[in-house]
Amino acid sequence: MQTTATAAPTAPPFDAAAHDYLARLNAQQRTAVEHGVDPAAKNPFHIAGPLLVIAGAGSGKTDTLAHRVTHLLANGVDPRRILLLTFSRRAATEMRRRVERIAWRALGADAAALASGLNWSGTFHGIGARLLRECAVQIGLSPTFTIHDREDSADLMNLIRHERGCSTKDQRFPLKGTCLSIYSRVVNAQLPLQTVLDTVYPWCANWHDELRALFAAYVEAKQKQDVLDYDDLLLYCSHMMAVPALGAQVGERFDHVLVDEYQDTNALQATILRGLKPDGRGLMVVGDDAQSIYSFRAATVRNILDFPSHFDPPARIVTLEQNYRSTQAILDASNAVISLATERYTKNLWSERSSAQRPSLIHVKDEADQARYVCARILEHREAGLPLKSQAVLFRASDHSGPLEVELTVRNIPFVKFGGLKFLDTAHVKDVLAVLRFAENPRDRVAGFRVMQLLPGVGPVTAGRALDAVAASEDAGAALRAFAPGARAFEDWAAFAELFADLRAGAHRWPADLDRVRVWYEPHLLQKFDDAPMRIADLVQLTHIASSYPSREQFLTELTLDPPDATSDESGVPLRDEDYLILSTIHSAKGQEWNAVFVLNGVDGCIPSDLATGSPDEIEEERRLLYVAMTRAKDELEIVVPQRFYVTQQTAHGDRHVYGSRTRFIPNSLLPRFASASWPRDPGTTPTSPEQARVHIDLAAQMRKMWG
DNA sequence: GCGCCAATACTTTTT
DNA sequence: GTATTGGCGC
Repeated sequence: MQTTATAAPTAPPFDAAAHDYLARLNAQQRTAVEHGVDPAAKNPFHIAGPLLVIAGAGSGKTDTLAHRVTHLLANGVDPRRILLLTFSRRAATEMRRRVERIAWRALGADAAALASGLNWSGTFHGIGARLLRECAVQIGLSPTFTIHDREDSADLMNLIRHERGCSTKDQRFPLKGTCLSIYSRVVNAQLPLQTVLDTVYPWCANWHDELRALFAAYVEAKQKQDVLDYDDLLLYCSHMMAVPALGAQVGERFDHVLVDEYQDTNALQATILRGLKPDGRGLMVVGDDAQSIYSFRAATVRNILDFPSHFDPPARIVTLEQNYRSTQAILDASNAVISLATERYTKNLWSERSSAQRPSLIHVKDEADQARYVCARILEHREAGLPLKSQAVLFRASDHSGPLEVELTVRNIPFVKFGGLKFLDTAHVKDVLAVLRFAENPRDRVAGFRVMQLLPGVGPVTAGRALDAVAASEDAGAALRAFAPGARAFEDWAAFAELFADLRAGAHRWPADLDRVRVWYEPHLLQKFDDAPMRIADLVQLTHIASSYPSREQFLTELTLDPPDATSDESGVPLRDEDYLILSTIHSAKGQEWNAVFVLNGVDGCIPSDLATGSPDEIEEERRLLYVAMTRAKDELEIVVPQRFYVTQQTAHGDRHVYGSRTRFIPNSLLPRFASASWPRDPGTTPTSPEQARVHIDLAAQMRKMWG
């Protein structure tokens, strides 16, 4: 980093050694960090106007944000009055980690106390849930509301879909997942239903009226049941902020609001920010328009582009263009990929880290060879002294890593996978959580519905009747005990009613609740699943997780908002101090960096995904996705291109495969930026290095010369 | 009304 | 390979 050590003009109000952290920054970073903070003025109560930091990949974006937080703390800002927001959980964790590290380095012993005061940091959804819980009474919410994850929301949507007879129309009605996606998009993009249907779901456009009625019923059901879905966490917040008195009440709690990965936010999140800080004072957002990869979630580049003009005077803009992460060769290739985007981005990243080695395009036969190749290279790197943790394998979709996971297991290479199927999405974990959630909030019909149908002899109709009885009664426990199911379920029902009453009465101290549920659930689990032992092990693990939460309510809330990434892999999660390889979807890799990065399936159909080639905008997003993947690499980048890969969309037992062509985002014109090679190396064709490729000799002429 | 079997359509990325 | 739906016997 640049070292332009200009001392503060006047006597610093704190230890001079602490100023070192500013000296590590370059001029632009320093501008952003010091924006509106003037130690000389000795007025920490002065709060600066809005600031937008447009920062390229690897330009120290999150570090700049973390330095600014440190700088604010050093200048006497109360950490409890700082709000740190971002979209994804991974980015939130990273943001917090960096703030702690940088504050520690800069402020030494004070840092621990200051950083632990920074307890308002997290995802928009997580922070939203906290604020709503605190203000619940004021805004007419039940303080014991439970939160539905995506699947629960889809289940509720499905219940209403059936109630309204949507599933028995002459024409096929959109499935529950599609209905929920449409609803979610309307909410998050803040657009009329008709617009969303026309632009994103044209094949559902003729269902407009039915969908509108369905959504109205869905909203009503959620409210009756004291249940919020993910979108509600933002929607309720945004409406709460829109009430001037309430917005001010919340906004006044925070002097500074800093948002990382701002390009991932959507219109709804932007309205929340504006409600919090209507004049933008104290607001700083950081982002990169070239890394916007969440438009499927209604995130929009417009958010970041239009940010300055939302305020009067407009927000100050600082641009960071120096990349500290990657070698120039990797940047050249990444810049070349993004420069082909139809919408041009202004930044051109540069680095002082020169390197002769270009990123590689590795051609392999198929996915099995791809897995073997990556394993071989990873072990080579490790032999050369690069720990597994400094290497990562990135892919477009979670299941693209399947063959690689098998190969890694065979070779005993430990790994941790981010993104994709969650532990909580498994049926048995959901069953147990549903019991707890139903006890926490007996109005939650989705939870109740699920739990009751675990009992043999209880189906949708009986469960529905029991839920009606619960809803009509003041005492849910008594209502369940009094309910008479069919004769077949009689005994099981009594045991269930007793369990429920225990949980309601708080007879057990948390997490003993969970043990009680497990004991009750185990026989049902054995009935329901063939592979019971593994699932029981999962539930034991769930108990371990549960013990780290103070209460049932917090456990349920935080588990839906911040689920653990562990899966029921028999190898188990590697220990903290053990070395392991990172596997990650590209989406989950945002904001991370590794010395060596492998990108799988650099093939048309994977990047861009064949499911995302509908509109030009979608294709542009896929291009940015590849750009994000490439710019994660510090020293070495390899994109693997299987010549042949199996098509996912095919009938069972199909052997259909496609002779994949290299991704369209690396056309021939970009090939000079890459080194190409095949693996396993075919002795017949080895035009590997560019030096070798440039050698052209006419052997035939030499033969003739021998005789001439 | 429940539960099981068979037939069918679908299969991304995250909170 | 898996969620969803429809039919049929109990």
